[in-house]
Amino acid sequence: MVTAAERRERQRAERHQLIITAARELAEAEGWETVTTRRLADKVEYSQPVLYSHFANMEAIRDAVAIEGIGEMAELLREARLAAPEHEAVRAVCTAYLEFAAAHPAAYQAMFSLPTDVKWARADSPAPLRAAFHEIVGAFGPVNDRNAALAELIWGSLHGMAVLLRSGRIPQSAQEQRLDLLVALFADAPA
Amino acid sequence: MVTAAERRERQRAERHQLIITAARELAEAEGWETVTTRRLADKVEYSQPVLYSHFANMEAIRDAVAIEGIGEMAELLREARLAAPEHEAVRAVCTAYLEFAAAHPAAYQAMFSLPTDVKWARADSPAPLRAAFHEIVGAFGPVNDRNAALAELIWGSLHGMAVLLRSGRIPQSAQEQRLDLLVALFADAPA
DNA sequence: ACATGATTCTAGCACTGCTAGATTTCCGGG
DNA sequence: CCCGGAAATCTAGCAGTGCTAGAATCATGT
Repeated sequence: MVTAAERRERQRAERHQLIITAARELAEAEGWETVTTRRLADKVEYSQPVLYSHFANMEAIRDAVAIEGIGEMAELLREARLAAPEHEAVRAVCTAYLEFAAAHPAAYQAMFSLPTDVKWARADSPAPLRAAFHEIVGAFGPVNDRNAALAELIWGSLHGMAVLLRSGRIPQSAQEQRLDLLVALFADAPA
Repeated sequence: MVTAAERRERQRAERHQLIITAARELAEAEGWETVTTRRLADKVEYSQPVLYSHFANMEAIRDAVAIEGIGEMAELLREARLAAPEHEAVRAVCTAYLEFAAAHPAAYQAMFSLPTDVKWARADSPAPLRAAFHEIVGAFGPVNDRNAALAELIWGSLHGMAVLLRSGRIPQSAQEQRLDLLVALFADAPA
C-alpha cells in the first residue's frame, strides 16, 4: 500500500512549512541577522541537517519566506482594490502596500531588499510574483505598456518610501502628506 | 617638538582613508559579502586588530564608505543641477542620481540599503548627509515644507527604481520611459 | 643607550553555514 | 512477531566569520 509513503510525504510538507513559518517568526521578532541555522533548527526541534534536506541553503529559506509574503501581499492589494470605489483604487492599493511593509518588515525585507536569486518580471517568474505585479498594474485600469510603466514607477515610489521610512532616512512625520502628493500626481497623470 | 606626533597623526589619517578606500574597492569588485576583516586587513597590509583601532566594527567601516559616497553623490547632483537650464534641473538631477547608483552599486548599497546606524534627516545628522538632501530639495526651488515632501517623494521614487532595477525586479528595458514619466509627473505637480 | 609608552601582531574564542559519516527509526516480507 | 534493508535523523566536525586579550615590537624623549 502507498498510504505509508503518502503520510510521510504529507508530514514532510508540513515540516517544510514549519521551517518557513519559524524562520519568518524569528526574523520578525529579532531580525534576519539572528536567524541562524542553529537557532532555526532549535525552534523547529530538529537538527541542522534537516534544514538542508528541505532547502539548498539559508538563502533558499529566506526566498521561501519572500515568496510566501508576496502571495499574501498580492491578496491584500487585491482586496484593497476591490473594496474601494474605482476612483480611490490607487490610493487604497498604495495604502495597503505601505501597511504590509510596516506590519511585516522582515518579510518585506526578504521580498524586496535582501539579496536573492528569485527572478521577477520575467516570463518564467513564479506565479505568485506575477500575480502581485499584476495586482499593482491592475489598479490603473487596462493592462498595457503605459500602465505597466506607470505601475513600475509607482511601485518604485512605494518601495522607496517604505525602505527610507523604515530606516529613518526620511522622517515619518510628513508621510501622510507624501502619500497625498503621490496619489494626486499619479491620479492626474496625462494619458 | 610636536612634529613627530603630528606626523604620526597624519599617517594614521592616511591609513584610515586607506581602509575606507580598500573596503569600497573590494565591495565594488566582489560585493559586500566578500569584504571580511581578514581580506580587508590583507589588502591594506596590516593585521585585523588595526582595523579595530580605526573603527568600532565592520559596520562602522561600511558606514564610512556610505558617508563618503553620500558626499560624492551630493557633489554630482549639485553639478548636474547647475549645468542644466532651470526647467530641466529636475531631470538632470534624477539622471545623475540614477547614474551614480548604477556606477557605484556597492557604495550605493552601503548608503541606502544595508543596515546602518547612520541617522538621516535629523538636526544632528552629519553635514554631508544634510548637504545631499538639500541638493535634492534644491532642485525644486525654494526650500519649504511642500518642496521637502516633493523631494522626499521623488527621492523615494528614484531609490525604488534604483534598487528594483539593480535586482532585476523591474526590467531595464522600459527605464527611459519610466524616467520620462517621473519627470513629467513631478514637473506638472500642482503648487 | 635605554626605559617607557605607543603600536602592532599572534593566537585564540565563540560564532557562522554547511556536510560526512554514524546512528536510529521505520516498514514490508518471511 | 521479527528481522533486514532502507530511509530519516543526528553527532561531530570543517573552514570561515567578527572580534579581542595579551605578547612582542617599535619609536620616542632623556
